[in-house]
Amino acid sequence: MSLTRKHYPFSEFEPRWQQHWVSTQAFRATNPGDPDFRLGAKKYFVLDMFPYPSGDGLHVGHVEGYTATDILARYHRLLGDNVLHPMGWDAFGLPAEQYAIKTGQHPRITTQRNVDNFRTQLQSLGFSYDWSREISTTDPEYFRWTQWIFLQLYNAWVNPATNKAEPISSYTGMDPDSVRLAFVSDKPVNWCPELGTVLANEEVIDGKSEVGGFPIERRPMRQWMLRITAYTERLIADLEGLDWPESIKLLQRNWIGRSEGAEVRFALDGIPEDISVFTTRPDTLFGATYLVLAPEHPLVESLTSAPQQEGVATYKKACSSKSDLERTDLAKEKTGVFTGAYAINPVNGEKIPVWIADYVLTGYGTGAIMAVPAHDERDYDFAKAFGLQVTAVVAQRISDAKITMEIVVSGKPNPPWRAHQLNDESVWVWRHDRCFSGEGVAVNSEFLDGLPTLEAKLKMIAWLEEQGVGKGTITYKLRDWLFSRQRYWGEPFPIVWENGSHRPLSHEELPVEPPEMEDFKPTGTAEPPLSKAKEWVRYSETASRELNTMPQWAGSCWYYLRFCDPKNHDRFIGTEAEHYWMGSTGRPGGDTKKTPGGDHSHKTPGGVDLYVGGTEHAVLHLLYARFWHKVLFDLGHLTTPEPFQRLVNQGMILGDDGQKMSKSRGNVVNPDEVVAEYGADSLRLYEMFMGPLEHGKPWSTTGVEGVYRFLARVWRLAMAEDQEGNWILSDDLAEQKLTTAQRRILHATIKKVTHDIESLAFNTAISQMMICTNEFTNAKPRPIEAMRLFLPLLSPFAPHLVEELWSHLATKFAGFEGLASQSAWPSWNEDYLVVSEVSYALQVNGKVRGHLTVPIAAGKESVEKAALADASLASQLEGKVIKKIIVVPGRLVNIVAV
RNA sequence: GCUCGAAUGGCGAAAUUGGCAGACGCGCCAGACUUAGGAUCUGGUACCGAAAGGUGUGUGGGUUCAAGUCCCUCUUCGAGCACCA
Repeated sequence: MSLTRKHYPFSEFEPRWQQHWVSTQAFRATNPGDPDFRLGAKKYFVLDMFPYPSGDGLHVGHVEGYTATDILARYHRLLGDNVLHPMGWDAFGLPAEQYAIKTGQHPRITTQRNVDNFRTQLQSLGFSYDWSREISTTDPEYFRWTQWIFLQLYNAWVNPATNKAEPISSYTGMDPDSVRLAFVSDKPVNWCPELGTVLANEEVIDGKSEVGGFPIERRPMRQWMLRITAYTERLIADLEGLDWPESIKLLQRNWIGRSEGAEVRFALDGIPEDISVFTTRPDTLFGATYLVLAPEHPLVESLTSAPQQEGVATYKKACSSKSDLERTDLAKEKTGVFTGAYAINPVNGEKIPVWIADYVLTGYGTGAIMAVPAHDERDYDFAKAFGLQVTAVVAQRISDAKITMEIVVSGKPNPPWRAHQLNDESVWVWRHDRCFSGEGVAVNSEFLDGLPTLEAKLKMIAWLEEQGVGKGTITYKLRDWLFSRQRYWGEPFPIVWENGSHRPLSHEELPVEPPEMEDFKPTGTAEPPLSKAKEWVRYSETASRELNTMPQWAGSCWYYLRFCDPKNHDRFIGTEAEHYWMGSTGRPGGDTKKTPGGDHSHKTPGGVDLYVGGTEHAVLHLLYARFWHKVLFDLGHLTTPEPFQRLVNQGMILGDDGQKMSKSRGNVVNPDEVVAEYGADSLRLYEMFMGPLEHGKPWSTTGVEGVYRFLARVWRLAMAEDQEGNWILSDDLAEQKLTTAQRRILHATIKKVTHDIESLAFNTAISQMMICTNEFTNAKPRPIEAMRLFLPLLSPFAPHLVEELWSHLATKFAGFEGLASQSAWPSWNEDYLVVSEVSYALQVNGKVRGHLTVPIAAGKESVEKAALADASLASQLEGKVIKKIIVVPGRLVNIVAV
């Protein structure tokens, strides 16, 4: 605690109001059916990404997003809306478990302690959460429903006929296990020996674990998967209607990685098998001069010729021992080996060699490619390295500047350049020893010759389908979601195994709680720690429990739904609550970001009205949650297809050195210390004043002092010190008519703050409130009406200060009844914004040469006349001929003279 | 390498839809009140110049009466993806 005297007694009243708000449940949201539910009030669901309660406590980055949503929540309450603004804990997960292993304490204990600490910190910032709805993913009453949703996935499949999830009972095929949305797979997975668990593709970055940065191996293990790939098209298509940043939509589209192309079947020479390849450039099939299979491709064994056996085996072994990291980052040099086999190019019957190489990935497409070195950089590099044939089949436009240079003066291409002229006289060129991966026109391709790339693709696909050797297809980068982890601190699966097959538990058996265990360390093998709980594992004489647990993402996939109805014992969310909070019945357009054209009339998909969080969840949490939501929607449990209507990413707060905050740099700002020194209101206000919410911005301690001084100035508008140094209501306040200027600035402030809050431009809203405050600083007497209009505007930003002033003002003046947090948002009157005079900038040839003040009602002609007569322009216009005069009403006059 | 995003005073940033660049805050300078100021209040503060005036929104060009804003070029920084056929 600093020794300097506080500018206003925040440390006295901030905790007092926090306590008051909590104890009176001032921010409780009511559900339909509650006795005090207000019919006709609009709903507003504003959500934070709930935190993982780490031992480090709250970070200033949390405070930024949470303040933004709190402002919106408080603003909408003042508008009279029924506001759902909840908070909870994403408390399962690796860090808690690892900490527990290190300290020997049960993760439940440490998690509880961290949660309590987080809650205290959040309350010390005055966030207006409805604490009666607090949830934790580790609460059995919560994960009962996480497990229930897993069973929904397990018991559902996507019917290709309807493209919707349906109960598995509608599946009429032989093997329901092959279509379930939750299924078991033995495919190679990302195993992290250090963490002792498998990880999802999304959790692996550059061949290392996202958590901890440990190396990842690929090894086949029996794992639970969720069939998110069944939703790829809808996950892409439904992004369209969402009010999300374009960059996040793009990130999701890229992650899903849809690519259109064709599958082409190549017969093998002398072997009764064939190889399917995927290509996005079927138009280049005539230029396919060899095939490449991934080393793990199932056909590799059977097609390798005797003399190549040894080389192939050696190469395969070398690849399998490489980590993902080595295979990608370090492997700039292409490697591979010839199998001895030849394939037949279906389009021209040519015999082309079949190679294996690790630049072809086993998990994408068919795990095999047709190599077109003339039109693909990677194939070109490979062909160069191994002396394979390059045949150009796409020509580029000669007029592309770079090639024109090389190609000559004479107008005719120099060999090795060749040229092709189309009917429209355009000239197209190619050569066989270069790589050109762009689009152009087909050459050396018989029936495709002369066609632009796009048309050539379509014609080739048609040809392939006609000949029965291929078809148009779409491939995705998105893989099914690896959903099991070999950990203790997570939701157990509601599954038992009997005679080698799995079966779901009934709903009545939920929740399946993790066993009490002393020793929950990883086993050091692929065997999950739950295997050590012998009693728990044994479900019956013949059945045993699934030993894996769910990943941390499970709980956060649906928590926003539980907030709507957190105490419901019969359903994961009550029907009525879901209709109300997740429906599209919110404030129509009132809170949508300004869109070009200003069209707010489009029907919204509904869901959470505003969701604020960091970009780091752009493809993980946000994609998973959308997927679960769609499944539940298909199965009739929800009424909207998307969970989050409007999403905003807050930017990162950097240290005062402009670097990312980190303990090692020593530039971490602790919110508790800022609160102790300057108060919660100052911290909130400063983080909003730093700059646009979406931008990253560096911390500045003197900046905090700036807003702190501003709040102190507001305080002194109403309060003064008496002889003893106690704060009392200022004598300068009086029931007194506002001057025209005061009234104008107040109403302008109401207008600007209202608009700025709705477009999340908090920094400029605060600027305007500072301007307004400065106007009143020296006004004596100060009209009390100013406080009535101004304080509600400030209250979402600095709620403690306003609440305190409000209560002091109520002792002497009318209009300050009840809590400021429960008062009403003021409205502005456009009539009061009108000014009687307006200042024009006078320009000569676009340069400002003077100013002119005229009555607002002055017409164009009279402004023009006054401008020409203005003395300040005389010297500029002297000896010049006036060509043109432009008058922009209310702004400027530009005289064009030569 | 590819895809996005950004670039404005000493600093964080403003700037409706092409119409007076730098609002607001920090810092700095000066003044007032004070025993005192790291409190508060007032004024000043883009740059060059004594002034008149000139120059300024990463670079170079273009459109326009008028460009931070629109078009093209390049540079730098940040983020994401990264052999995805």
